[in-house]
Amino acid sequence: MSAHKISDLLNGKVPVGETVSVKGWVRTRRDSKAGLSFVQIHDGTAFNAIQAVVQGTIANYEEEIVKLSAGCAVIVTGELAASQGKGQSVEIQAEKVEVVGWVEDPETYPVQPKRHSFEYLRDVAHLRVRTNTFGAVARVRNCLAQATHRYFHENDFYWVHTPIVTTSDAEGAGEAFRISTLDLTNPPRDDKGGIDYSQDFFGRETFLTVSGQLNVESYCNALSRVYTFGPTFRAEKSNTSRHLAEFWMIEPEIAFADLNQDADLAEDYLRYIFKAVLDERADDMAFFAQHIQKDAITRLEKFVDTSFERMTYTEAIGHLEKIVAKKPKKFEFPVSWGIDMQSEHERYLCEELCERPVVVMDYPKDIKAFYMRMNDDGKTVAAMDVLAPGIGEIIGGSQREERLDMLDARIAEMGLDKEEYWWYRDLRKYGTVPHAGFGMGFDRAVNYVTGMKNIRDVIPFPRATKLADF
RNA sequence: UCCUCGGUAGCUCAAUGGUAGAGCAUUCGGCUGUUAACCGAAAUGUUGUAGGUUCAAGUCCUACCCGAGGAGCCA
Repeated sequence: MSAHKISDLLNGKVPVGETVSVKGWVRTRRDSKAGLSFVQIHDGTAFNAIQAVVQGTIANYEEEIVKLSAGCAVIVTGELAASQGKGQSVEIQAEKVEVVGWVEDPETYPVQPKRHSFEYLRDVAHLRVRTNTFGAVARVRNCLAQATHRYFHENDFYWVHTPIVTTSDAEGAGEAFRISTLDLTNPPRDDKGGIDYSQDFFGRETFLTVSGQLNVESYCNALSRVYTFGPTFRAEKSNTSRHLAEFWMIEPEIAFADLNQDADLAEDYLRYIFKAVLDERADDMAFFAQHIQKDAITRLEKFVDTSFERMTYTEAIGHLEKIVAKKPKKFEFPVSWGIDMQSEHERYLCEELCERPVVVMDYPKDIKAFYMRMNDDGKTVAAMDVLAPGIGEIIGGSQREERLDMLDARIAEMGLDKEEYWWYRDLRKYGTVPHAGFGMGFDRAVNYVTGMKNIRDVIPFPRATKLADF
């Protein structure tokens, strides 16, 4: 007999009275000296575990059942029955319990049926997914990823696999990791004594990608609607709860579109994937609402039902200046038009002023990247940030500069080398069109949905400075 | 990288410069269709590392390592 999913048993998809079999891991065991034991078993298909009632009369009761501890792997076969106890509607009256894998030293098994700190669990990342919290995070993360592909597929986007290995980090998105097969202890030298990368694997300097955007623009200018979804690498030594050195980013890019359509897309997309979580992972979300963040569900529901607040950068600065006039000590950093807003400013906008995600548009050109489209005022560019309460910047996007002369002017202004961007500039020479896109930090989205505070706890095996275990 | 706080039993945490403690987990016993059960008992320590001050350091000082929160960078 093939095994049943525990989720099917708990959801009533299998009628009471049927003989069932589950394969999973023991969460807890409670004995009754009346001669029976209760064993909670989980298999990852649902948040809840199912209770197996094991009578003392079965063959291996004294030998094995009473020795089961958290983490043991078992196959339980028996009749699905209405529960006599409180706390669950159905349970399995076990007729046979096969122990597949023991926990060799229960005393030091790292995951105990009790509350552990997330910091501690990070040190046992290979086992932490067995806990309620990390199992729920893994299911919600998967749900968001599946919903992402479904959303873009349903809206005629093509998923483009942009390269992981890139030849330039000149985009300015951040510090890049160098990749090389040269002998680090004795690298080949060129005439000037520098390292001779022409002898390296790719015949030139190469790095891990910091963004797929430039590449995906190429596909956008032929396929109209495209997106990337893959790992992204930044070598900044950030030490915060919202940065990783290896993270997953989603970057849609749409042709014949301006910044407003870009913002519409961001909003529509986020609403879609959040609704998917509410629909498909109600069990896990109930847990997050109960133990991690009280308003986890109501906040998402509100998000799905209402539109984002939208304002221009200039308006945002106006709001901040009003606050400074009223309460001069509110912010640590000064506010004036032209500043790159500090975290405290962004938090005020989305957490206090609007109490929901805010789209800020049209930033001063001096604080934004070269490829963003110059507005008619000559002072601002068509850039947007989506700021989420508790997370900060969850999305950053822009309309791209499609006019070659303007693009060249910006490249020069920022001291970049035109030749490095020859193929990117080609896109402006051959059938150029207005287009726009954004990048969303996928892991930050998982943080936002689950209410988990640290980004290291929503990715299976986090990589950050001084952190590459497992 | 900077600022602040922290590191004590397997885990979560106590301990005026003066004998190293509790809860949970584990083991044993009791009780019970139990619900991270309950009652009783046992076992559990190089107090992050290396120095220093002191009659005496978990506690004070210095350096380093690791973690958390905040900042910067950003997604």
